[in-house]
Amino acid sequence: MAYWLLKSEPDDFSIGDLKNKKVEPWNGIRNYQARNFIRKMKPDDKAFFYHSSCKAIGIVGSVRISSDYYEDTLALDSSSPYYDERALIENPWSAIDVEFENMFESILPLSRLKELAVHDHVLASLDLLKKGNRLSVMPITTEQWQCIFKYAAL
DNA sequence: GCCAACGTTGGC
DNA sequence: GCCAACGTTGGC
Repeated sequence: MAYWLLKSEPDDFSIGDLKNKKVEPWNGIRNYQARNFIRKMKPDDKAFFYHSSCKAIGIVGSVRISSDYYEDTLALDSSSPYYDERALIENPWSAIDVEFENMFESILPLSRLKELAVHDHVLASLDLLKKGNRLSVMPITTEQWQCIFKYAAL
């Protein structure tokens, strides 16, 4: 089983939205590196849910990967903001389903993670904290997964 | 709104 | 294949 971190802008899709819906497609990824991580995901993998580009930035809960990856058909829908006219011929994008697992009692803020990382070498190794890392899908090691859960108030 | 950092595009 | 210009991400 592998672990991941998924970023979402909560104005578009939040952990609360997923809690209500139970299972939702994770689609609209238009970055090759992120897509390739999606393609490595397997059912029962786990992922942290991260809120980005908002007031309260940080990790807010976790989800379970609940499908194999499949083609992101939003790329083929000309009315979708995620439409990509090249996807039909040369550029298939991928999506996956995620199932709500849990919401932290309070957000684990990015600022807090940075503070903790000063004295925690496991957190310090997080890709999320590396300068300039903008990937919306990234792998998390087992060690990092457990470490973050330790700091998250459930 | 600003801007650093990275990704993508396209001319050469 | 290089690289400048442009677009996007995302924290602040």
